Amino acid sequence: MRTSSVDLIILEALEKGHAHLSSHEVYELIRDRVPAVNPSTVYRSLERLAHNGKISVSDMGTGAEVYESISNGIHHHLVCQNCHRVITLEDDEVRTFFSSIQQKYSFQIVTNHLVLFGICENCRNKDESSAEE
Amino acid sequence: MRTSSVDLIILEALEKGHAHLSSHEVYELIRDRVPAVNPSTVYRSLERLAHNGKISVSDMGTGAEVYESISNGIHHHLVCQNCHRVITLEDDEVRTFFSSIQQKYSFQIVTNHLVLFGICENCRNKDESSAEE
DNA sequence: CTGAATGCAAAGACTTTGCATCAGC
DNA sequence: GCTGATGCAAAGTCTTTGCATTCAG
Repeated sequence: MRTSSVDLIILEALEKGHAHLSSHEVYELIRDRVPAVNPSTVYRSLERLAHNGKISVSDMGTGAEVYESISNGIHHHLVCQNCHRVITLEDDEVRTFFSSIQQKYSFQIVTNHLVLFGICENCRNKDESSAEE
Repeated sequence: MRTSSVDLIILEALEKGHAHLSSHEVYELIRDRVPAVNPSTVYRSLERLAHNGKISVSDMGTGAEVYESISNGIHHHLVCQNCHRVITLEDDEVRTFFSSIQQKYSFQIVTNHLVLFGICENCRNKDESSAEE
């Protein structure tokens, strides 16, 4: 079968370690290899890849969905709402949590990229000095 | 001080148990009481309320952010990607998970509404019979 | 008066869709 | 030829912004 050339190029680009790419960033990234590619093709490709479980889709609070290859291993993120630092969470602890939910509610969790927002250690220390609001 | 009349009306509407309202739904809902209200006012109001921790904002996968009053108690949701059923998660178990993350990473989680996507029990049973894809 | 909230309209960002074309089987 | 992928352009949806006006203190 055909398996879409663009799909493969996108997947390859995402696997190269470029994490958390928005559709627009993917678009820009692969234009080196497929100059004539169209944004809508990128969207359609990303949708296919996500549907097939090849990539994860998540909202990092930037206004646009971001995509990431799953083949590099599943992990999750903490995002600092102040400095926008991104901390990677090991899947182990999340999986444990997910397992208990799955059992308790007989609900099979599909979410493969958890993003939690908050304040990182650095910023919390800063905030303590400058009381806000 | 003024505290924005629209803010209060929105908050009241959200507290009345109407959960998971999109900005548009909020807009429609309060038009009964403030006929001339403008969508942009609703956005600005919701932003204020969220910023002040009065309401939670989350992406339920519907394409638009949804808003919910926090005063009714914090809870979280499981959303079935198949039948779109929404299952409420007690905060206890989530809080335990969050606590361990907070300690391990010295990261203060602000996310006050967790949404996990997956397949509910009913749909999983159905899927077993009709092998998909 | 002053600062904040609101209305209005316009723009902006992100995404989807219809249709014609093209490639592979 | 048939099916699915792609390009192109257009529209759609959700949200933000600038500016003038209005309101409370």
